[in-house]
Amino acid sequence: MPIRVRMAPSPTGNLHIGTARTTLFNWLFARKHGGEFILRIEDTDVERSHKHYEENIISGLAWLGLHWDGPIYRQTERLATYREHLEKLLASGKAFWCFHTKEELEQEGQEQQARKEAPRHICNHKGQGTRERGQGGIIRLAVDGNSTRKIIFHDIIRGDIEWQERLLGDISLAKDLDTPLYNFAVVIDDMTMQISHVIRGEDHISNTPKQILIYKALGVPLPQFAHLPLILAPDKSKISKRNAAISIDDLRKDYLPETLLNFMGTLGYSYSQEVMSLEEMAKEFELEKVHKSGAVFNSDKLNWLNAQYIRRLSPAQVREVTGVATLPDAAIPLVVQRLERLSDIQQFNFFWERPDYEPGLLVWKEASKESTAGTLEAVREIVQRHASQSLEPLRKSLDELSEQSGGRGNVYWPFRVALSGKQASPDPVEISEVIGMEETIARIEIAIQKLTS
RNA sequence: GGCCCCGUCGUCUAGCCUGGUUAGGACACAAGCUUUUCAAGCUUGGUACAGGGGUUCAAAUCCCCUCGGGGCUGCCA
Repeated sequence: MPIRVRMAPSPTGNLHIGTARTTLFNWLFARKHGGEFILRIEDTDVERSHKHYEENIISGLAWLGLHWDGPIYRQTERLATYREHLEKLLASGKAFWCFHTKEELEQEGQEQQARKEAPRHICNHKGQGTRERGQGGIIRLAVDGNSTRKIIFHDIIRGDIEWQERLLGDISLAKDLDTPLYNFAVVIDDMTMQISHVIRGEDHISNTPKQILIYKALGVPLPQFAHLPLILAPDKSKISKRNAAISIDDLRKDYLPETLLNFMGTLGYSYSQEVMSLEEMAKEFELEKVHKSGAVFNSDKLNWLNAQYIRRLSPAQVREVTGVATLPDAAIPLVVQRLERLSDIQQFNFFWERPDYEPGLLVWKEASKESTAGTLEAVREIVQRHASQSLEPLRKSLDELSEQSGGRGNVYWPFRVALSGKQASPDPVEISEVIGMEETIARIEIAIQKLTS
């Protein structure tokens, strides 16, 4: 059987890290085995599904470079298929119309809980009703409430998982012939699309036995299952809209796609090296080696990884990803060594614009405004004198001045602040080389003015 | 409450299957070197097998219990 996997997000929210990671693992598995990876939008819930979420998910996945094979499938475009199988199931008596009201269902559930039983609906008039008879109602799969059978399935990551069939109740399939519900639509889709491996989040483990019963009712073979551990929020709870899902949109502002891919790949998996490209991961990837326990999303390592990738960028790429088109080539090595998150580029604004700062920042330790102004005058003269020379003689002269003024801090600190306006920045001599002699002198003069006015 | 899944440094993890390691790595952290600030780099350091019982000459590793965390419990996905 050919390898065919799918990612099936519901467009009820923007793409977040959990969905992206599940997509990555599916992609990796398909690539490793030369199989196909399909993207299917599960939009049967018209109330909660929105086109802009769908677009967000699709564009986010494309940005990450997680490309899918073939067209994008949408469940709302496959209604005829669901209807066909629903009718078949109904005709065979394996499915039936259930006319219990929501209130009745709720009461049943409460009573079961009070009796410390598993809450589920066991319909007491299976097969007795037809659509004409009542208003509303939903279609359910008939499950034996007294069954002593166990449903056992093999999870590639977790091994065998068992469930008591009788605890499942009559599984809801569809609100009506044209409105399928999740478990049913998934099974029909995975079956007709010939999915070989269902690789999804751990939160779907409890749906699996229900889906297995549907497969059996349909009389079709099961795919293989693999349930990935969840990515956890810092408080170890499931990442969701509630605890401010970590959205790819937000992450895009600070991280490179390579970084995110590499990072997500190591959440729940261990590769031979820390820094891995998509292709390198695909080569090593083995579903059996995916971990069982959830992984907390922690941005320390993410930042570090991003720094590794940023350093490999060409000057043109750095300008592109930071959005600073005016960043000079000469500044790139200086910036790249200090940049972890893309949006932090603003800390280096002095490379493309004159800095703004408080005069007091120019004064080093015990020095005074007056002495600092004097030092800067001397620095300006030295800079002017070395107008067309290389860096080393300039540095040497500055060092000599330092000796006279009682330490390098007295010279380099105000010089650096004059050029950068920051308390932390690269070496002033290097900055002056980037911005040029003229600009360097102009900034020194501005600094002197600030000190003397 | 019921069912299911999981449990190695702060975090991501190697090791577990096929018992014998000074329990390894990365990030983060601390200290030192360097030093005009920051970053980078180099050196060094601390921190973990959830707990308790077994089995065994020997247990992170095998078995049981407890505890802890998580997921599901919809006419959502």
